[in-house]
Formats: sequence, structure tokens, C-alpha cells
Amino acid sequence: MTTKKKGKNRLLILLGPTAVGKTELSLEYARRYDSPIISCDSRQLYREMRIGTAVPSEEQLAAARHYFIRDHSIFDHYTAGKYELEALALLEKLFTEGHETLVMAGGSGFYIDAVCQGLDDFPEADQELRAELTRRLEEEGVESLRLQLKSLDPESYESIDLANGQRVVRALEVCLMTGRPFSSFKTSPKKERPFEIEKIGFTRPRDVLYRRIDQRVLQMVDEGLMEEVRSLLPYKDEVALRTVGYQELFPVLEGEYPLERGIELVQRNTRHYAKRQLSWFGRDASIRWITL
RNA sequence: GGUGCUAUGGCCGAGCGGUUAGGCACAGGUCUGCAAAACCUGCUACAGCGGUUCGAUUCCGCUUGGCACCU
Repeated sequence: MTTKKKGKNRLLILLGPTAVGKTELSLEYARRYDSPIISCDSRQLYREMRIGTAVPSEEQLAAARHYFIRDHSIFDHYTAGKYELEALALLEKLFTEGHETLVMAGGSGFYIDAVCQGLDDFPEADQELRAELTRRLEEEGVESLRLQLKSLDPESYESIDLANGQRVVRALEVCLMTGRPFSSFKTSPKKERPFEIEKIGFTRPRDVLYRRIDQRVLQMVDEGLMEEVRSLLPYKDEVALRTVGYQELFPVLEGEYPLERGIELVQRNTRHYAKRQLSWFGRDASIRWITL
């Protein structure tokens, strides 16, 4: 379907908003290129979740070899940085084994970019330090952290979103860990990858997409989402469980509001999420779009 | 039929004689190791018609629509 430079391997990335139908489509592409499917989804990679993250069904999983589907734990503090490393290693291995085209599918834009362009060599977060900074964020507010960042790294202070506590924490954490300004790490050009990258984006008219989302949430509930959520209730404070479909349902189990309300919230937040995905993908000019 | 209450943007909901309430939805956007996260921006409405007033969403009257009670 696409001309391939001689001798160069290709990574075909199928992306799009949640519920657009990527899972089914990825199987077609996998069959066509005799490729496994490398998932690029920041939540489906956790084994503890299944229904709420819309992991492929047993049959779908059996139809092609899948990677990054439920093979990590919510207790492991997974990140885009780790994904970049693991995915690249996997790609290299698979290309070496003889695949010319590999199919990647998913909707996590940040993870996709990590694979395509790479992240700079920041140090990974030190969990203790992060916990400490997060506590300060809650107790003292962003202001205090901002001021500290201003003195340690004026450049970042000018460039990052100071209203976003999470970002301020990260910048500050890197400064404190390394003794170097956060901004000093952000210099590397985009990394070159030893393979070609082609991106196909799938989308649908907004109203259709929203209808599919609403419907899928109801289906998840039918499939037993509440039981799954209940089983994760003891771990509800894990960062990885700050996930649409779970965070809205824990309060239902705790009697804060009725199931109907919980369902509405999951539907709404999934729509919001889909919009954010489209916003992220919107600035990537290299995506070839297909409206389903 | 009578009496009383009420009428705010898609929804909820405050308010006042002369600045944009606010929230939600919706729309747009940001993004370098928490990313299905976190964050930012936009969205000027006061049922209709008259009147009072320098000025009315805010006061008065009528009309219309709700709600309540009475017969």
C-alpha cells in the first residue's frame, strides 16, 4: 500500500481517539503485514485493569501477538520514558527477526511521540522526592514551589505552565535531583530512529464518536466493570488508577453518589479524553487521516 | 373560573437600579518520565409588551408560560 525505501524497515502507527475502533482495525493491518501488534496505550498495559480500559477481547488477543497489553503492574510506576526504551528494544528485536513492517496501535499521544522522537535524557523521578514535593504542593500550594523553581531555574520558570502543579513539581524535582536546571536538559534535537515511521489517524464525526463512547461505557458496565472496580478499591490511590472508568466509580462503591451518576461521569470524562487526544494529534502534521 | 408565587444563557444557580456572578455542559488549546494525568482559554443571559427613571435584568402594569392553593 505504501512505497517502502529499499532495505529500510517501517513502523506503521495506527492512532486515533478512544472508541474510534482502533482495536478491530489494528487486527486487519496486522494480518496484512503479518505483524504483531505493539500497543501504545498508557492504561491497557496494566494487568490489573481490563474492562474499563477496553483491552482487546480474548479472541482479538488470540488473533495476533500483542505487546504492551496487561504486561505491567499498576504498582510499578510506569512512564512514557520506560515505554520509549522498552518499545524501541522490542522494535529492534522484531525487525531483526525479519519483519519489515510493524504495526503499532494506540491512543496515547505522549507515548507515541516518545517512540517517534524520543524524550531527552532527563533523570527519572525519584519517588521519595516526588512524594515530598507533591505533599508540599498540597500543603503549601504552587506558589512556594514556583518561587523555588524561579531561583533554581529561571528559564523553566518563564516557559512552563506555572498554574500546572504537576509540571512545576517535575521541573523542580529534576533541578533538585541533579543540581542542574531542568531547562538545561531540554536541548537535544529529535532523535533519529533506524526505521521509517508512518502514521495513520482514524477519526469519526464528533457526534458519532461521542455516541460510541456513551454506548461503550454502558457495555463495560454490562460486562462487569463494577466488579473490576471493586477489586481495585483497596488500591484506589495508586497513580495508575487515576483513570477514566475507575476514578469515577470508586465513589459509587463508597456511597458518594449513585451508579447512574458514576456512569454519566465516566461517559463525560471519556468524551473529554477523546477531545484531548484529538487536540494532541491535531498538531502532528505527519498523520494521514482517515474518517471512518 | 378565583387567589397567591414565579419566569435568568443548553442545564443548574446567585444577584443588583448604572462592572463579566459562579458551576456544569459545549467549543478551542497546552503538553519532554504521573499523560485515560495535570493545566489554560472562550461562551454577556435575564419570557414578551408598555411605563417610571438620566439609566432597568433589577421598580410598576399588562400579556404569556409554569407552580401552588381555592371553588
